[in-house]
Amino acid sequence: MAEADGAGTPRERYRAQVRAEIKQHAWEQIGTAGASGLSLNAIAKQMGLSGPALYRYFSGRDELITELVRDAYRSLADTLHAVAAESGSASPGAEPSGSGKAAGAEPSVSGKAAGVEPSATGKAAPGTSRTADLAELAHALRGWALEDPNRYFLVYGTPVPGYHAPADTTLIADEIMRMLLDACMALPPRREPAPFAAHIVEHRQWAEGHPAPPAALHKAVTFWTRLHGVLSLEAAGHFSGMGFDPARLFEAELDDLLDG
Amino acid sequence: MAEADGAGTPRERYRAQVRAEIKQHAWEQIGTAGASGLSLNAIAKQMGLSGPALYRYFSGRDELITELVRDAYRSLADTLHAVAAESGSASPGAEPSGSGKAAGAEPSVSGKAAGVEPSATGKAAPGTSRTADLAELAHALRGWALEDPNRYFLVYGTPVPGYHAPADTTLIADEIMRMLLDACMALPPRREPAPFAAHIVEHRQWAEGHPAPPAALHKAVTFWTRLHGVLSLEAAGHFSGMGFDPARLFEAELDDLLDG
DNA sequence: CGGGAGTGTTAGAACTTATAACGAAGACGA
DNA sequence: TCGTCTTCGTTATAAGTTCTAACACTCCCG
Repeated sequence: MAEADGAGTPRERYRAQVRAEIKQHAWEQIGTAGASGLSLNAIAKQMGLSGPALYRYFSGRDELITELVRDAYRSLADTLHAVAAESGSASPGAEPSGSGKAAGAEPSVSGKAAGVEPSATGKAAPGTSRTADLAELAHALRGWALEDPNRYFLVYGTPVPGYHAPADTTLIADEIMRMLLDACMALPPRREPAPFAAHIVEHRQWAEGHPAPPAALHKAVTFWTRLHGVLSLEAAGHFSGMGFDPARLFEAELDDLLDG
Repeated sequence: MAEADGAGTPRERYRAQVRAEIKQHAWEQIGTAGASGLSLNAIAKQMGLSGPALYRYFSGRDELITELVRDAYRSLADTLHAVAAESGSASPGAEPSGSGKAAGAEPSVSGKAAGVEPSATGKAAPGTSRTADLAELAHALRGWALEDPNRYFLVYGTPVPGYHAPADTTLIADEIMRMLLDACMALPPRREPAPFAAHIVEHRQWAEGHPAPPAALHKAVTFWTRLHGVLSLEAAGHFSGMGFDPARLFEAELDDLLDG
């Protein structure tokens, strides 16, 4: 991506546009067949050009997938930033790294059909940084996950064989955790502190330099793992024959998280 | 599988043995490259026979994977049954379906290196059916999951594109849930009942005919989703750079489950 | 001891990713 | 305006994959 569509030589503009179109088709294909069913050849055929042409734009299947993973991460972070921007109180945590020109990241949870190109150059948080309600964050997460389960799995699902996340994506992951931490700090502390909080406060490479207290650290991790537990099983269809409504289970877990 | 290795004509014995060897190699391959990296050709080459020979034993890649999924499920259920057999109080729930000859299912959590052929004919619970401690079940689950993450992902991970679980595996899944329910009934009820319990008690297609009260139903599902949340993220390596010890997080979640 | 089921072989079709070599067409400096 | 030169898309090719088809061998079983 780099230059989205604005500037650059006409060559670069064309190149960026074709890359975007390739990713567009890749997403459609992933949406129906999953990440493992992604075929460069099929994409090329759909675009009316033949096979090896795609290698002018992506060095191979791996780079394309890496890019898709990056975009997915970015999309999730932006979605969460968006709900943070229009709710909650003023930001307590450190400001979210880079500022950037922040192309907009429209509030709606669309952001996918509208072209998979969330925020252009990087980590920028849209608008003024605020800390979102944990509940709103949770619902945004759920919406994002179920909007395209395969995209969710691309980020949090079974890791692809030889693939290692580029440092880039781990930065975005940190960004997401930071948002969670912000939201968790707004929560009133309840119950006696668990022994895990004592452990995690000494092992917080993640949350580097974040002012969250032990309880918030614990809460953030728990928030992540519990909601992921429900969402991943639901998205994978493991609840299908069981009868109950996954949304209610999600809500129950969220409630327990909020005042448990 | 069907006939493990005991009886049958010599032809059938040979056939079963070759099938087992194929699956053996398949597991090794899956262990290193994941399920998507499974290659029939490579297996054939490893076994010294050439390509299409494997199609005498499996109608295709899908059937092989289906079989592996089934074995993985079976292995998990047996592992859990094993801990249920040597701990806990007497069985409260309905007896676990079939009785069968129950080849043994040794207590150790090996069961994988020792040949991926857990229980021969089916759903049989080994020994006398008892209800396990929830904590022991949890630890057995964790041990099983981390012993071979890819096997865990085969069962609970990103679903493979066109694959639909045969009714067979959902039976085993039910069996596992039944074990969980048994264990949850042994738990003393705490806290006021969540609204979700009211919902789930009216939607219990799973747990058909199980005498578990609403709180136990809720607890069982929560047990599943929360531990899966931690385990799947850990197995996928999402905690790697973060610093804290996943085992402690798992323990913390388990503690919260036990008296939360 | 034959007939037939079962097993393994090679050949081949239809895919895939990926590289190499070639032609055409656009951009850019002189 | 005219080369030059980068970039693009093409075909051809190599090395994989799953999977079918046809043929041959072997061993079991009546």
